[in-house]
Parts: sequence; structure tokens; C-alpha cells
Amino acid sequence: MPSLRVLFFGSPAFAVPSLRALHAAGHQVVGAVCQPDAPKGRGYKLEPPAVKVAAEELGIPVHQPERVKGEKGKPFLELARSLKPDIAVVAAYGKILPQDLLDVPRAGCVNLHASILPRFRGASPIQHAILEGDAETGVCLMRMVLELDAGDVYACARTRITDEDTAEALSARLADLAAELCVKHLPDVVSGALKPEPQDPTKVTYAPMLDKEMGRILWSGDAAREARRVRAMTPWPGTWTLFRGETLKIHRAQVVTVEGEPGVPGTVIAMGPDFLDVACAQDALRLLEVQPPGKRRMGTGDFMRGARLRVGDSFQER
RNA sequence: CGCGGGGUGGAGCAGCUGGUAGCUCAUCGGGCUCAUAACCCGAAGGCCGCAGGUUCAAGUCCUGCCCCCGCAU
Repeated sequence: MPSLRVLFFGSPAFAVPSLRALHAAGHQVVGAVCQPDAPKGRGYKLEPPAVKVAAEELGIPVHQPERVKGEKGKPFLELARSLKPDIAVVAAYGKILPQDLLDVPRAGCVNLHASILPRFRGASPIQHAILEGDAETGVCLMRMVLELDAGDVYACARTRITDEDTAEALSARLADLAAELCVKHLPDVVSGALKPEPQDPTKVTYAPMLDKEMGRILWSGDAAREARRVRAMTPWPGTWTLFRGETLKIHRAQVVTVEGEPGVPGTVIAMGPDFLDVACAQDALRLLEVQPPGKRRMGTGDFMRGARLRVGDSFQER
């Protein structure tokens, strides 16, 4: 297999297996482009993206342009051209690439997207696949065009979503699938041996960027969906509700079927030694692991003891 | 110097304006029960994060340090 000059774009952990796989497959990764280090965590400590850490370990030159578009992006555009890549592989880079940058590699740019396109174009396909209750999801290797995630698809790999999958776990699995898919098909993409399929425009759905608000538990909703929300928003943005005026994080929960009317949404309708059931509009959500502000996460049993919680107490949606 | 909460028997918490540490659970012993997050009686278990300071007296006030966490990013 001929070694290709690959320019890699990616930032978070999801992109790391692909970067490593390309390197391990003997391709010449001429650069790893990722987001600039950003202040994170308590006290604003500067943290490098996962890709930067991995790239440095592999001896791959790292580039962290502030801008890749417009006038301010010119320097990086020149840099990219100077690397003379055969192809660019993009995996959760975090910035939109302009056309002049997409045109730099001789064989264009491909993207590793964490869904079976055209379902869930956009920034958070993994989380939305869980939230919507999809039975399976996957990754696609696709041609990049200016419109977000709209390019023709070269190949996909699928995986089932289990009842236990959190976004974190599923993301790790998909990252490995992406790495495999990428290494397997890249040479044929560059040679032109593999022809991409256009996406069916009637089946397009979007997975918009997540925010804090997506982690709000809707007691006025279906408990099954809220249970999925807990898994989908793990570890970020996390799932939470309001209890006695303060936010309570919910780390683990499951659905409990309730005959007839569960009761006033948000109300505790049953308690056990290590769980408590809260009424939703449909069925109830059984809380198993929570976290009050300023405390570490704890089993629901511990939480109930400290909070002196009783049946009839309630959680607020907003 | 981003904002803020917290470190009290094994666990989760209370302890207001300083005066010999309390609650719920767990544990151990005994009893009771068809059953229940079972219940009743009794017991053990804490140098109150660390180091100084103020005071007749500090978990409780002051100072410094260590550790945990929430928000924000």
C-alpha cells in the first residue's frame, strides 16, 4: 500500500484513534491540526486538545490556528499548501473549513462523521442517536463539501446502541470504528477506485450542538426518553433537575413502568433502600445516582438520607 | 489571581449568635413479624481535614495550608 501524505484535522478524544491508526498504517501524517489550547476547569487552567497530546507523542507536527477562514485564515492556508498533502482527514475538528482550504489536498478532504448519514448531520450525532432511541448508529467516511456533513458517502460502519450506552462509551466505540474505516478505505478514496454515494436528501435530519439546556430533565415528558437523556448527556453537558431551589445532577437513572397516571410530574411516588421513583407524564424515572451541588456523586440511598426525602416531595422542571 | 459550596463516628447530613457532639442509615447483641425502605429494645463506634492564633472555654471566631465538588469556559 502506498504511503500517503495525510493532513489530519481533529481535536477531541474521538479523533485520536484515527490519528493513531493512520500513523500506524504507515501513512505520512504531515500535520495534526486541532483547536488552540483552551482554559478549562476550575481556575482556568489551559488544556490541550486530546489530538495535540497524541500527535506530540507520535512526533507529528501540531498546528493550532485560531482562524482558518477569511483574511485571518490566510497564514494557515499557506501553511497547509506548503505541506502538499494528498488528502486531508477530518474528525471532529471543531471549525468549518472554507472552500479554498478544502481544495488544498490533491484528492480533497474526507470527514469521519459519527452517524449513519444522512441521519444526524451536525455537531452532536452520538448524543442525539441515544436520545432519540435509535437501535443502531455508526460512522461514515464521506467527501467534504462546504455544506456541513452534506458530502457523498464512501463507506459506513455500524454498531448497536445498548441500554447501557452513554455518549462517552458509544463515542469511544465509534472512534475505533472510524479509525478502522478510515485506514481501510483511504487509499481507494485517493486513487479514485471507491465511488461515493450521494445522501438521500429526503432523509436528512440534524443533530444541533448541545448546550446546558439539553441536560434539563423534563418531568412533563416521557420517562423512557428522560432515561435516555441521562445516558446521552453523559459526560457532557450532564443531566440535571431542580430540587429545593438547587440543581441536582442525575448520573444514573432508568425507566419504571407505571400503570395509569403516574401522578404529578416531578413528584416522588416511591422509594427503596437505594432508589427513588419520580413521576413523569408517562411512567416514572428511577434515580439511582445523583449529585447535589458542592458534593461528590452519590447513590440515591445516601442522597435520600442526607436530604431527609419523603414520598410526596418534588423535583422542579424549572 | 474567573465565581461559589464543602471537609463532623462506616455512609449521607444537622450543629444559629463559642461552654463537655446529634439525626437518619449501616454495624453488633437481643426480641418480634404473613408482610413493609420492616419494626421494637440495647450496644459499639468521632483526636469534628491539617497547622497555628484569639479565649477561662472552639466543631463553632481569625490566619495559613491540604483535599473534594458545583457554576462558568
